[in-house]
Amino acid sequence: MVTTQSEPVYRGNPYEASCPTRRILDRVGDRWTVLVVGILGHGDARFSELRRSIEGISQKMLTQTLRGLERDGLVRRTVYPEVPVRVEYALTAAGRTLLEPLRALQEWSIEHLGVVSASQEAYDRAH
Amino acid sequence: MVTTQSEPVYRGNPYEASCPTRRILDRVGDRWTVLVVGILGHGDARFSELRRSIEGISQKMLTQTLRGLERDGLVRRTVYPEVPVRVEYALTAAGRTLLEPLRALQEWSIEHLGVVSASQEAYDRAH
DNA sequence: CGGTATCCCTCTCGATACTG
DNA sequence: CAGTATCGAGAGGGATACCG
Repeated sequence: MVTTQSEPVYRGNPYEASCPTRRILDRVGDRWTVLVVGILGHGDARFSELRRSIEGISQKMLTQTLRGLERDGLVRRTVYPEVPVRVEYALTAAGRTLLEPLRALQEWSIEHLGVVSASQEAYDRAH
Repeated sequence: MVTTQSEPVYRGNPYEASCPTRRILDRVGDRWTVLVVGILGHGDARFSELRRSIEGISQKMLTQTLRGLERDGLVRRTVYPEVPVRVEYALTAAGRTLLEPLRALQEWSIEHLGVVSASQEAYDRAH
């Protein structure tokens, strides 16, 4: 937050359709993406490890999520041509920088779970 | 938020289906929710102001998003029975606390837009 | 103005089957 | 093991019409 002059940041209205925040959030906000990045933050993992770690994810969605993250340059996929084949997934340097803001959001969730749940119950009783 | 004893924080595996982070992210990760909260962070707004501010949102989705946020206790809805009726939306105290982690994510998006886009193009050329 | 109700279509996602 | 391919159900969300 020091940028005095000429910040190379996006200058448009942050709420218009083409806004980068929105494009990124479309990926980052994805429920599976957040979980995959979170797990890889604890260390590299194989495909099947990820699948076991994330309750309820289908093979299709895990593949799709990993491909998207790889395409964004946030995850690196390494194939070891053994028999049977072994594939390792790891966060790239850029991917690791995403951990902090994601962690902030997770902490917010945990801290506010109580009030949010209470509010929901109150709302549902009144409506 | 003083509870010294028996902190009501969630203790389970952050990646299981019932995890609060996941429940919150289902809401927060929603593309419209983030935008609405972001705008309300700049000040209270009427329904039609929000609608004009968010390019591409339909009336239905704006209503749905606002109702969800109201139910979560993050947004307060105030009806002024004038003619024609005026409705103001404002962040609650809890809603305002969400601004910071959201802002962190937005900054991340802006800072990494370049590398992500470049990575995508490289990936697409190679596949 | 600020909604609700309805229709309808798309597009995601899960389930299943098959492969290098 | 780590995928790809295909199909079908269903939720998400837009368009439209109407209301207090």
